[in-house]
Amino acid sequence: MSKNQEIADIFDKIADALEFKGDDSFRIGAYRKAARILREYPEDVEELWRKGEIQKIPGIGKGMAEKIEEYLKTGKMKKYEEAIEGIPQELLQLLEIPNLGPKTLNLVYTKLGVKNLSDLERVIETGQLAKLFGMGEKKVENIKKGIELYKQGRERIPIGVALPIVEEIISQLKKYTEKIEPAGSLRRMKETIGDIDILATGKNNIEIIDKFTTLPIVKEVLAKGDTKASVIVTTNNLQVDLRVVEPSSFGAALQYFTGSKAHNIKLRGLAKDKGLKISEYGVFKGEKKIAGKTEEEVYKLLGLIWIPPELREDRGEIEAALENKLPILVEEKDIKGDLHVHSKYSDGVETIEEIAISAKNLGYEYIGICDHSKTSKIAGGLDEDTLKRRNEEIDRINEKIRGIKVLKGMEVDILADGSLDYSDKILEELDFVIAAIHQGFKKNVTERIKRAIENPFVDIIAHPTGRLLSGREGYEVDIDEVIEYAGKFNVILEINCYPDRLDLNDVNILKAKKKNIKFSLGTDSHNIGMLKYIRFGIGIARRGWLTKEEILNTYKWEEMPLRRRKK
DNA sequence: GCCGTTTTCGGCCCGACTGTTTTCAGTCG
Repeated sequence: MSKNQEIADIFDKIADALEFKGDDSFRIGAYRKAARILREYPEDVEELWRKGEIQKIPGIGKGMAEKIEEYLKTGKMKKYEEAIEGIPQELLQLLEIPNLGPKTLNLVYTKLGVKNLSDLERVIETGQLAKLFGMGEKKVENIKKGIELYKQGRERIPIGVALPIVEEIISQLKKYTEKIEPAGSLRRMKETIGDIDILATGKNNIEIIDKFTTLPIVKEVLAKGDTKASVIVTTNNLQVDLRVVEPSSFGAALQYFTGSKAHNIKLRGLAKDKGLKISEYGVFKGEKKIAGKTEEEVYKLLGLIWIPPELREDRGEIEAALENKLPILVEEKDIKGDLHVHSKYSDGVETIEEIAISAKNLGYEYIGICDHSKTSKIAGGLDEDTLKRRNEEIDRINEKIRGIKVLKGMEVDILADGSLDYSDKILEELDFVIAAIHQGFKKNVTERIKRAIENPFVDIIAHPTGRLLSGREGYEVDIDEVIEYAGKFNVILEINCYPDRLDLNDVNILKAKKKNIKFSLGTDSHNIGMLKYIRFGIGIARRGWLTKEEILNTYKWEEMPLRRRKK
């Protein structure tokens, strides 16, 4: 775990403890904010400390800087020890239970001596909890439901899983609404989604909300009012929130429910400085509403140009918008081809010709076929003879089909000693080479990738961290070192678009961007239906502030800045 | 605890929903 992550976790725990103790809410907020920023910060906090620049990080002032320094020097933080002192070890975890907040947790601890989950369940069963001041039958019932949800576990799910659920819900509600759109982290194209936010407007609010809460997919209704309802759906116990607003507020509401929370807090602060007030209903000057129909007018009143949703994470986008220095982000229409697709030759489903036709139908100019190399036997890796035959077939297809160029790529294994799975002579004959770790995830991965980067015929490093959102941690790799080295050798890093990978992720993209690295988008498709995953890669690229100039796939094939051409 | 060409002190986003209250507190996003 990186030091940024470690310290962020400690700050979050301090915030939990302070919240439990009823400390000043702004101090708590300061710790949470610092934790979030640290977690996403593209520079290593230890390095910044050595340069005496910790306070350069926004949200880190004198106090936090001292605490970070103390931790880096001693491995301990006195403030943390003090904050958790006297609090039973398992207690603060219970803050994750929905409907059970810090106030109630403190109450059950001080009045009933609850120290962990089983204590809590016991005082619910015995009826002791319901007798406490301010509690009642329904509150207890809600906490009980919260415990159920907590036990089932509600992990964030990959955007690839969330999107079809949202589309399903929207298609069923569409006929009752005038406008209906996803908001929240889904609209910001975050790699994982915690809950789904949907925004709608229409003639009959009550009807829309009634239809929503009675959809077949709904397992439980958490809350239901005139403008808002929350439900749990059967898939993944996902929470879905629907808001219904007037058309004159749609833009303000879309802005508000798209978030992120940190982005909105900063925006509202900005409004306050100008004597304005923003809410989901609009921008207000005193009592008078002066904007709200569109997002553009909301941002404009604050002196900002419209900020793309993917940037709204309070990572400097508001400051950039104030100076009109937002990057022009890559868009779907800029993409001229997919650079990582498997064919039937290895473990893909379709023939190269079928893939080529699909790619042409998508409007692509080229398609990069990258089958597995010989060591990946399970994935049908190609020996040298088969590779030769495949390349000849690609030549024939390029003769036969006009309007699409099939590129001879390969996803070549990086072996245990850092060498590649084919000789340089074979690699040289290919149009481009993606090098990938597919075995030995814990064996010297950083060094092996660096050896691969040194090979002049390696153009791209595939899924550089190896993580899978559904579970696998990724290789034991020092990604900062890989980024540094790739920059030195002009090697491109892949943004693997497969929704369970999305690797590099946004934070690593930001790091690599700082080192002037270029990126390639590859869906890693194993069937043609997966070619559409390019949208997820574009989303992550946009979250990493990338412009089209920084992405290989926006260049014509002849003009692609590949390293082998710079020789 | 952070932050500042209106401030080094006094601010710090704003509202919905629920339940328990009798005007509001807690939780959530």
